[in-house]
Amino acid sequence: MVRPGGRSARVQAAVHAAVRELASEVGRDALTVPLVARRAGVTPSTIYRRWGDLQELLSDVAVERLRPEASPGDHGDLYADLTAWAEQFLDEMASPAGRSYIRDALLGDPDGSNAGQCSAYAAEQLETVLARAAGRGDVTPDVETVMDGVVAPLMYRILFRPDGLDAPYAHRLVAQALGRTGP
Amino acid sequence: MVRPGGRSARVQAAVHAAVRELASEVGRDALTVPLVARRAGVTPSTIYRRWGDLQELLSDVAVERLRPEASPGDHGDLYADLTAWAEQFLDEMASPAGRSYIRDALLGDPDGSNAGQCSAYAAEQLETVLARAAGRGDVTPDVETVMDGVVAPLMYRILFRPDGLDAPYAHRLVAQALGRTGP
DNA sequence: CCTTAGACGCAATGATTTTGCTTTAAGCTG
DNA sequence: CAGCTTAAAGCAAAATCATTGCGTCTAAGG
Repeated sequence: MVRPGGRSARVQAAVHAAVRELASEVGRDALTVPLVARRAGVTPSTIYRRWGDLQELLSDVAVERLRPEASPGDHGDLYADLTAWAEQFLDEMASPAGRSYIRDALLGDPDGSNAGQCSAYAAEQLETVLARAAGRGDVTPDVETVMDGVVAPLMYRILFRPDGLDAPYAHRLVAQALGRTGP
Repeated sequence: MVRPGGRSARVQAAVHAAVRELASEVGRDALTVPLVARRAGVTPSTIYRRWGDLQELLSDVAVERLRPEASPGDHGDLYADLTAWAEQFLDEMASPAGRSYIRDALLGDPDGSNAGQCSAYAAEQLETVLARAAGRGDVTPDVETVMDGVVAPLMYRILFRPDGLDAPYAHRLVAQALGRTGP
């Protein structure tokens, strides 16, 4: 039985807000459950019962922050749309804050559902871009191709190789995924 | 000043061994610093001072376990070599134990050096395979191409999308990276 | 309105983490 | 090789955090 409204919802909102506030005030590494609880006006045991531990709570908050806020912009053609999207994706994800969210989302995620959600967000955005291109009559790759060719390499480098990540690299990936050899 | 030998080295070895033993006896989730310390014959404060916390310790141990044990096998041609390597990579990394090590390696890794090491292991193995192919006179893609085209998609799915990972998928990635459309 | 059960608060208990100080021994230096 | 210097380990107390039982509150359904 789930209780989406009322007090439970208020507690959840207060705790999430407390995490975000404290993360920017004292830094993510200084967060503790009792600290968050005090700020949220809640007892620690509430957080432990509901989220299990700090990591799962942070994972929850991280997934919310990784949710895209807007639909991908329309720049006239598929190549421009994808390039712009990849560039924004890179900016958001490769920033220190973005990396931190990604790590948190992966971390406190026993069943992999939060990580799956992150991937679904990207796939959803790509669907939009590709459907728009198809509506223009363009021939488009499918979502899987772009996930493998653009999203995966970007994310791999964000997680495993902090170096060599810049806009030109993202552009190359998009061009390759679209079957071009250059812009 | 670093002290690579003597007591420090013995402590490090004992602690690493204790982690591996206990992980297989009681499960990775039941590990605690005091537990590891007792098994290693060491005081908890030693571990806290040296590694910071349990996650950084587990990250250290995980990277060791992710180190390849043998050079990639020789199967006659580049396509066969890469296919076999990708298949083995997938087997090892996508297993529950492999996923757990990858997560641990990424997790307790403030400066990203452990994650970088994992990536370097894969790159090193690919170097071997590609150099061998070049020695045969074959035209070969460079390491970056294979990292982007094969390793990154596999790792992305391992971390973010537990489904749809099987040998045929790995084969397709290899074929695409080598510029073929089919085997 | 009344019932029911999930979620929260409180408080006690146990475990982990931190910290100051002491002791050990690795690695230099003469 | 003996002595010195200092990083690293041990020890123990104190602080903080995690867990759990029990009572209360309140959302959701009848």
